[in-house]
Amino acid sequence: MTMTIGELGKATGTKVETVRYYERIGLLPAPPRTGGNYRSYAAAELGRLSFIRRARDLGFSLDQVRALLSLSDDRARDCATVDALARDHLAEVERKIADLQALRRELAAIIASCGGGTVADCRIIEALGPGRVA
Amino acid sequence: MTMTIGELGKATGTKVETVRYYERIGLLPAPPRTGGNYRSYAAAELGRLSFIRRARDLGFSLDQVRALLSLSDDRARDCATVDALARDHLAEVERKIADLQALRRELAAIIASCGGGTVADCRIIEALGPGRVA
DNA sequence: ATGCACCCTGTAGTCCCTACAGGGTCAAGG
DNA sequence: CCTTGACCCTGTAGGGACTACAGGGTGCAT
Repeated sequence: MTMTIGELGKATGTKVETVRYYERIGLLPAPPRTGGNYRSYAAAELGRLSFIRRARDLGFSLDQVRALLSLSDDRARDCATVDALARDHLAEVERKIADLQALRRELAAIIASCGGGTVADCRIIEALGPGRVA
Repeated sequence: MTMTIGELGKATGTKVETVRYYERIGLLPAPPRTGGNYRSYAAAELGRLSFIRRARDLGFSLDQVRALLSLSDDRARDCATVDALARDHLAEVERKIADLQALRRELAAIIASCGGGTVADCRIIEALGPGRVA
């Protein structure tokens, strides 16, 4: 039930160097080592690393990822703190969803108009333009 | 109807240095200069820069942003190319929306359980964990 | 005419990886 | 057994995307 750093990387789409980097900066715990000094990961690290990678892909900084992980790590924290942190992130998540939905609409429109043979009415910039409350 | 780099930055939430950086790497066109050698931006750049910033915030690389902008810039491109590019990006956008919706669900659950006084059932990592088709 | 806020061009630093270099581990095949 | 190849180790250096000065010019308002 344990795996090497290469297996962990493959399972999460992460380069081996990146896994070691996350360990160095304290985002992943240092795993136990084998007799040959190889890192030996348990299944729990797979979930944690997967979360980190996807949150990064969604545009969250490592500091934000750290904060999100702390929601899961720090069971000891008082509820008011957890609640405020979660609310902040929820607002940001909802803003991102709205932006992505606008982008999706414009991409779909481009695909549709291409099917119709015209490229004229491309409003993709307007999808994420300044014309809404930032 | 023109603005300084500082006004453009303020309107789009971009640091002045970042605007100049985008110009240097060719993401923004070099604007005309005033007599005093100040950059003088037209309204169109506001939309373009706003698009860049929001796409970056959604986790797209500058190369991807360049590709998205080309959908709007290159009216000359043939439809098949534009269509393929748009379809690729649409798929990625939809994946991101799904991930963000999963994250939203878990954040909402945390907030709800905090209201109820418990922090015990935090599944935030599972929201973006490996348990789905990547 | 003199601040003061803003602009200019550099260059160097930060954050987040990513790619070697130089070397050790280990299971498989000869 | 011993070698070979795929993997692992610890560095350190490079790249992408900003960000922060330093040193200097512009322009309006007092």
